[in-house]
Amino acid sequence: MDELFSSALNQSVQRAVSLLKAFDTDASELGVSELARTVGLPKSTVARLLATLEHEGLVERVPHADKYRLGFLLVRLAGRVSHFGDVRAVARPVLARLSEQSQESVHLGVLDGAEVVNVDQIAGPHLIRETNWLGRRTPLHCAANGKAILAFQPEAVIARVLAAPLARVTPLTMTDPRLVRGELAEVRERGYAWTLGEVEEGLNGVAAAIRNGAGEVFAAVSVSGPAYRVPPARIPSLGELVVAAAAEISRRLGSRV
Amino acid sequence: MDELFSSALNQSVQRAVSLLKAFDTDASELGVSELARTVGLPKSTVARLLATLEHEGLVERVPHADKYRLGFLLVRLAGRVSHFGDVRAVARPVLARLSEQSQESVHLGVLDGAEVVNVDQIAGPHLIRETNWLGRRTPLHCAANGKAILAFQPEAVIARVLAAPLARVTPLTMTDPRLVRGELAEVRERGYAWTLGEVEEGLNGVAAAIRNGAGEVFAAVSVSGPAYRVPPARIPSLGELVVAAAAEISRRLGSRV
DNA sequence: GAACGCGTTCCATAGAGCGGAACATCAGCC
DNA sequence: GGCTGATGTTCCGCTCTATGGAACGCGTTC
Repeated sequence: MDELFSSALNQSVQRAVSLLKAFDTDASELGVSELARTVGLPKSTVARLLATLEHEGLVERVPHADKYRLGFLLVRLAGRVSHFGDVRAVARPVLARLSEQSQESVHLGVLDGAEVVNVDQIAGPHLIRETNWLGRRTPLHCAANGKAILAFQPEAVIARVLAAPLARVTPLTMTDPRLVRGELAEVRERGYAWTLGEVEEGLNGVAAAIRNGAGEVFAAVSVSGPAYRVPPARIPSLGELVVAAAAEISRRLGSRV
Repeated sequence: MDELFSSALNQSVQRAVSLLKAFDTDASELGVSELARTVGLPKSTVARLLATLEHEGLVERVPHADKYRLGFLLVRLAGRVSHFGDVRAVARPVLARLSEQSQESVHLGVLDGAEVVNVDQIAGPHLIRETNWLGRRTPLHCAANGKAILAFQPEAVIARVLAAPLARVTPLTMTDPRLVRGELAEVRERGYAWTLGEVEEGLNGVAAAIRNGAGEVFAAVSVSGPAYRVPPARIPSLGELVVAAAAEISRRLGSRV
């Protein structure tokens, strides 16, 4: 067990959280037995944990069904996740406009260590259910957001990121640091980054870097969609859109470059 | 204790959730001792629960400080709160535009029983920290959102809501059903509702009803702000904005009225 | 240097949490 | 209508998890 203190972590709380995580699927309503199978616990244990989570507001019963779904306390607490809160608030209207213009999903990613954290997401207008990237971390070397951010980091940062083994997330992911370096140079030249099935097969995207008040690149805004709606031929025009959106967000954050 | 089963609720999980709830303040970064005082538990118990929550991603350590804050798993799971998810996704670009136009906070509320649940919120551009309404429920008879929704409910629903004792949330809250009925008639006439310090002292707001594909009113969009920025004189012009926004959202949801 | 408050760590103990078993209900099939 | 399988609910004996008091090191303030 991963012990942070000499005393173990709290098993009951871990189990309860694993139940919450079990709802992180497209099937957002789950029954007791299904949850028991998913998390590998007896039904009575799951039932008791669900009763507690329901009482506290983290899950709720689906009306007229013997199923549960995530509760509204999560939305409330998520509103208090203050990390990146300011940039999210500032960016949100621009993201909304970008979603309208591009007619695709739009994301805001922020540099966090050697990864990008997706801190906001506006779904496209299409009916096909999309991946929920909120809260997920993606590596810098293959996500459009990540490449847009990495390209404008100090050389020491780029070297450190590329010195580590680069994960092959899909068969199309570049893992040769020299190839990644070459693409980062092209990103700086074009002003935007792109990904073609490198993070998720069949998913393409374009991103541009966002600067803070000191002019440093710390975030990126991106547009993404399935390859049949976002083919390579569409990258340049989407590139212009994301560059304009990123510039607007940067300006609002006080950047003068 | 509120026991749903003969077996009690899980104390450890309740304690862990009470810690999460303790972060639901304007002071979003808290230390072990402060949290121990807030929730009334020994520091060692709090430390161990925090370690578990951190390990699972529900809280995180603030870099270079001995404090904790809410973690990003909350954002991720909140994105999975599917109840009202579709209307949130549809409404969000319109809310963003409305926030730009009004330069105030904007909210999306949905009818849930005899209350309104605030399911989305876009903060205004001002620096003053605003109340986090996300996930909170407000009574129908005094919130702008609530009045906008209630005014267009079937008479049986209105009668049932007004038959119950109306809570006096602030000294300005109307609690006489006849006065509320009169104002609902005026809401139908004007097309928008308003609140003047009835939900929170010094807070004013305007709201308009949203219809679903069947033409039924089930939600509302509102603008709100402190009384000195949203004085009564400004209600009509903000009314026009929210009516237009609500109509746009209704149209996107398939309403033909 | 002393006092104070912080976060961390340890460990003996008690009762909270566990999970197996049994039960009632419901839907589907024959 | 009867049977089967899966569901969610409830109970209770048992054990080991979770608890909290005490001690400690560290940083800050006076």
